Amino acid sequence: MAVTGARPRQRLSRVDWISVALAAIAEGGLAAVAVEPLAARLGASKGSFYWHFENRDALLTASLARWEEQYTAAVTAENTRTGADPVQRLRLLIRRVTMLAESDSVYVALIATADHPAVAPVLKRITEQRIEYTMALFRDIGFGPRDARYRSLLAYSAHLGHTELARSAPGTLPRGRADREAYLQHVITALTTL
Amino acid sequence: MAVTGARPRQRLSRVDWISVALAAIAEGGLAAVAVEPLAARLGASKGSFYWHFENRDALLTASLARWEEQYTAAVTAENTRTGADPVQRLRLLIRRVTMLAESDSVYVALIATADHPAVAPVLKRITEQRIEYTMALFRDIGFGPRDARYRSLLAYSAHLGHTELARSAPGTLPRGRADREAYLQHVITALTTL
DNA sequence: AGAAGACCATACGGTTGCGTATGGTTCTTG
DNA sequence: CAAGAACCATACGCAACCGTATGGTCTTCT
Repeated sequence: MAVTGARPRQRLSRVDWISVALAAIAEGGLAAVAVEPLAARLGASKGSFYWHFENRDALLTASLARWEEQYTAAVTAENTRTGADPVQRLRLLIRRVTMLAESDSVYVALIATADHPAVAPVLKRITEQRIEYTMALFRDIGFGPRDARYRSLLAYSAHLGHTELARSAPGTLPRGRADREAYLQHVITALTTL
Repeated sequence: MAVTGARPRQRLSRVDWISVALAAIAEGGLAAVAVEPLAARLGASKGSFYWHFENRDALLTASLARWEEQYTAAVTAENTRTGADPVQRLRLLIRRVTMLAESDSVYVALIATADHPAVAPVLKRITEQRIEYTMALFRDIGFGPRDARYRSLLAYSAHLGHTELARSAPGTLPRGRADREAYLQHVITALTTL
């Protein structure tokens, strides 16, 4: 039986590098994906890295691909499962996504580096997919195509902005449990009413 | 009479470096503020730079300070001048700021580097100031303090998000003149009604 | 004019990261 | 078990920056 203990200093795999790369992105952004530091972090050397990957960019791409799978799949799938009516689903989505935004630092890091050639397509894809999904929700609720589009755009903008705010001026955001809840309620109302 | 022709290759001043630094930020983000490249761009050498500035960071700070003055002053001041009633002022502000967001690339670059020690305070300041200003507007319109706060937060979030969207997935945004106008109208309504 | 200060170029040393080369080890498998 | 494959460490060379040192060259002011 293969022991997979604490740090068996066993040989590394592509996945190990990808994991540590994602961790680095979460902590220090894209720039933190640097071969030598990551190697140090794994107790390995560049020799190992360049065996598993063509170059730094390959690691970046692979990491983002992996993140994209896990991340996007999780959110929408989970929401679709919810059997509730569309209005409830939208509420749940907003609530869920607001929580997530303040925790998933990879996402935040990617937003900050939206221009990077490896990041841009990923971000474009998940952005479009999410807006699409939200738009469908609004349509299900009963809004016309144009209205649903506008509403989903506004909703997603608000979401993105909220994420940014949490980063650049968290002091302005509602702090206490109750305050947060009330604000969330306000947002949901503003986005779904009329 | 002092001739100030096209490129008189005259001696440089602090302001020259600050200007080229801001231009670099607009084009390539904070990372583009690198002494040697900027020197090349000015047809000068590092010798000149280190005469005018302590180090790279000093240039960064000075540039951001200058940008902050010009930028924030411009927006709010202009809006306050507008003698219209608060609702109109809000509409104008939203419209104005939406246009700006798609053009001022320094602002966008700063958002992308919100964590940087030289950027964070600047961003924090202008963010708080703007939310404050917007909140006052909502209060003037007649909303209670709590409501005004929520509304201004949502409005500013939407604004930030819109800026991000324009960067990461411009294809999702309304394209044509009429479409843009209709969307703007929708946003204004959603934010001010109820 | 000529000295003092302002301004700048060049050369140098140091750091960090990329990618390559080369020679081990350690598995795996016939 | 021996050979080939998989995996890894060390040592290099290279490039982009930062910041310093040193010695000019303009300006200005007396």
